[in-house]
Formats: sequence, structure tokens, C-alpha cells
Amino acid sequence: MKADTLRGHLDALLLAVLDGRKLHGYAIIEALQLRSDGALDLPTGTVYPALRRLERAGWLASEWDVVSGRKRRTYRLTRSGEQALAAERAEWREFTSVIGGVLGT
Amino acid sequence: MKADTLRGHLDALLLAVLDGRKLHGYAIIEALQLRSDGALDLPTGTVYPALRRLERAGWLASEWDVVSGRKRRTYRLTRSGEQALAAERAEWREFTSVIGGVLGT
DNA sequence: GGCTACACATAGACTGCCTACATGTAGCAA
DNA sequence: TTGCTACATGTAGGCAGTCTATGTGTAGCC
Repeated sequence: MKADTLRGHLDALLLAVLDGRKLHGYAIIEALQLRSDGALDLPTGTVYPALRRLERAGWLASEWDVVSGRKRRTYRLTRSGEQALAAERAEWREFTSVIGGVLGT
Repeated sequence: MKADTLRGHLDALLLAVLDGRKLHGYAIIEALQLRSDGALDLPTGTVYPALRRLERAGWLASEWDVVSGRKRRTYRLTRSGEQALAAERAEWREFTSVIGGVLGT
């Protein structure tokens, strides 16, 4: 997959993978790999800043865990994050419908 | 639609709208508006440089028309442009399948 | 002791699209 | 004849968001 095609959809992916569960950054990357059959392999330098950005936006909340001596920052969706996810899903449907319509399914 | 979501898909849109017909730049913009029910309103500063880029890549060929005193540069797909369009369509299907799979259709 | 997987983080570059601007013709209305 | 709108192409520069490269440190295995 071309690199830039992801642009504008990263937030949706991160919110979706956190829907209904709490995960730390590294586990988020693995979960995205798993859910996409290996197609999505996001670098840490992409994911960690994005998570902090989403937290600043109020869509995620985080807390530090220490599991077997390792620090983990665990993220979860806030209420407004859930709303944002719903909005992102709606936008995704509109986006695919518009582009798909032009490309001719 | 958010602005940045388009990224990486512009080439596909331009190739698709030229599939089977010749159009000049301005008409390409109108055709995209029409095909997307007004959702896509690409600025000229986006489209014209992109067309020249696609021509440099060998995917489009252009020629000057003069219609009622107005200059028009008319574009058409080349053979390799048709192949590129097919590839873009395949990538689009893969892309929507991957992202859609994560978002949960 | 060295290697790999785990885990977080930042700085800087890059890319591709957008904004803003520039130029000019044709046709219509006031 | 002046002004406005639609038509038509194009460039320069900015910017946002992603990637690359790099850094730090722990745990567990061989």
C-alpha cells in the first residue's frame, strides 16, 4: 500500500482499535497488524505522537501502568472519543462512497 | 469531507475521470464535481500541477485546442495511463478493504 | 555477555495538497 | 463602456501530518 494513502485516516484507525478496550501504544501497533492481516505496520514514530495528539484533543485518556518492571502508557477512549469515532466512521463511509463512485466500483 | 483524506488518491481520480474520453483541466474539475454530487470541488491549484505531473509520468498526453478564442489543453490517457488506472483501482480496493476491516464495517 | 523483543519518545525531513495570486478571453447586463 | 461572471491555465509558497532516524531503557533467553 502506498505510504500516503493513510493520511487523514490514522485517527480513525487508532480510535477504532481502542473501541471497547484499553491498550498501550505497542499493543495498538500489534493490534492493527493483526486486524489488517499484516497490511498495516505503523512505525512507532507515527503512532506515539498521534496518540498524544488525540489525548490533547480529549479523545483519549491515558495512565501509566508498570507491568513486570516495564512502564506502559495505557490508552482508552473518552466519551468524546467515542463520539469522534462514530463521526470518523461516518466520514469513512462518505469518503469511500465518493471516491468509489468516481473510480467506478 | 476533511481535506487531507484525499491524499494519495488524487491521481486515481484524475485517471478515472479521463477513462475513455478527452477533457481539458477545467472540464475535469467539473466532471469530478458532477460524478461526486458536489462532494469533490478540487481547486485549480491542485488539479493543474497534478495533470502536468501525470503527463511527465507518461500516464497522460495533452494537446492544445483553441475553442472560440479560448486556449484549452486537452488531456487523454496513454496506454500506460490505462495500466496505471487499473493499478490504482486495485490499490483502492485493497485500501478500502484494509481500513474498512479495521474500522469495522 | 550478547541478542532479541518489548516499550516509549523526540527531532527533523519530506511530500503532496491547498491557499493565494496572476493572467487573460468571452459574453452579458446595466 | 464599464463592470461582472464564467471560463481557462498556471505558479509560488505554506502547512499539516506522516515517516525516518535516532535515543533510551528493561526483561528474558541462550
